Amino acid sequence: MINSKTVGENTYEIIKKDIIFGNLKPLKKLKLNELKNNYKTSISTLREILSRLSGDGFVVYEEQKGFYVSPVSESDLKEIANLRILIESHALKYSLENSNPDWEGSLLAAHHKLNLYENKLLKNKTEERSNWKRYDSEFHQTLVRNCNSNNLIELHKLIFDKYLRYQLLVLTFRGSGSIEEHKKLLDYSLERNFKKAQMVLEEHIQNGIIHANKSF
Amino acid sequence: MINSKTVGENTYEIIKKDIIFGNLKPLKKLKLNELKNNYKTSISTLREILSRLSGDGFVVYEEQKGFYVSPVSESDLKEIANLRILIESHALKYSLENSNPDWEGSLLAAHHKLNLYENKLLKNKTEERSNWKRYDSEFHQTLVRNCNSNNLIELHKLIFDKYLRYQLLVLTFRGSGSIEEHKKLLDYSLERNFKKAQMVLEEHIQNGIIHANKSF
DNA sequence: ATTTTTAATAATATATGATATTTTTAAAAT
DNA sequence: ATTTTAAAAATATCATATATTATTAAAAAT
Repeated sequence: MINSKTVGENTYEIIKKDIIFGNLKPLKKLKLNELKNNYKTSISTLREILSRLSGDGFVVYEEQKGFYVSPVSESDLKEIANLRILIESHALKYSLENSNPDWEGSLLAAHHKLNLYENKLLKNKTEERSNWKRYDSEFHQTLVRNCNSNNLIELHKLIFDKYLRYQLLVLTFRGSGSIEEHKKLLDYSLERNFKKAQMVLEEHIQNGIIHANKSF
Repeated sequence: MINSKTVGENTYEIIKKDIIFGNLKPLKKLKLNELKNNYKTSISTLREILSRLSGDGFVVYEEQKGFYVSPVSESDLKEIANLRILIESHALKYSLENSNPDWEGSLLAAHHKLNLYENKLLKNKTEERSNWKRYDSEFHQTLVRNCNSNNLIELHKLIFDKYLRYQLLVLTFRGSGSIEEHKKLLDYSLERNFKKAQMVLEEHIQNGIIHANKSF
């Protein structure tokens, strides 16, 4: 067991991670019996998990035919990126409007950790990639956390996770460009300059997908 | 059986509808055994359904404590309305950019049916309310359908359904105001005038929630 | 030899019963 | 009134069984 949660919750996390990290390849058929053996859980629990994952968009369900891992495509990546720009910008706007010392502090902290890691990554390309993504996620989630709308935060998480999957499947670390953008994002946010922060954010996400190695 | 689909699919639709229409009240505990009796399905199937619904946001799940109907609140309604404005406007923009005779035709058709019904409703207040919502949904879904992004369409549906729940729980038909807005929305859309169409849409949704009878 | 049909196999969908664990409720004690 | 304890209810999980539907493989037909 990963932690003290229920079997269902743990396995949900594991399978989700396996999809995001590409251990379960796009379009792979998710046969109940196979999963049952691999993840050591009962079929009923698995069906619950796959139902949840299909709600999240990581799994596709077809009646009488079962579940399979959601496909990936260039057009889907573009859609996701555009949605992320839309949602994250919107949330950022409100986060800045509600800006306060606590939040500014947490943003600084999140950026600090991300920055350290990105610099490490710049020097040593062999560094662990999943850690980078963790800090990147945390920074961007902090950016939106102050928007004062749970629905918006939830939505952002949903989209961000989908984007994350693409990052781990086909996107690569862009090096100093990304580092600079994150720094600007931090600075403009602390200045509460939405216009500029938004522009950087949009650029940041757009640049991210340009870097996709087109191996779909 | 409602139709030829699987038991799970049918019951999912029924329970979802029961939540949206308020037959299952906000915060109501959804005990498996109770549901099992009321909906005549097994607990395993029910757990799948509730897992899906919690992904959709209609049901809340807490570990070891089970499922209950999502709460409603004024602040939540406002969040949903704002999100709907954001998403629907964004999608509308692209729908207009991709405008073509086919889509224009379907929009006209959807508006026609909605308009007939709203006028009927204006004269006869006792008219069936769920039909009105059906036509309203169809019109707004048509509005976004041409945006050429499945992710966006899905997202809109998600938000719209949440909004729909509030419409049926606390919102009422506003009469001629709504009729006029829908007409303008149609006209500006056919003219491909995004700016104006967007303004009307935003107004339309804002006006909608002002009309909430504050009975949370 | 390719297509179609048929039969066999595998997989899904659903239900039920069993068990361990956790929550909730009710009663008793402080 | 609050805490403790005991009983009851509910959840979480699994295993097993059955009917139905899909898929695959083999046989038959063209």
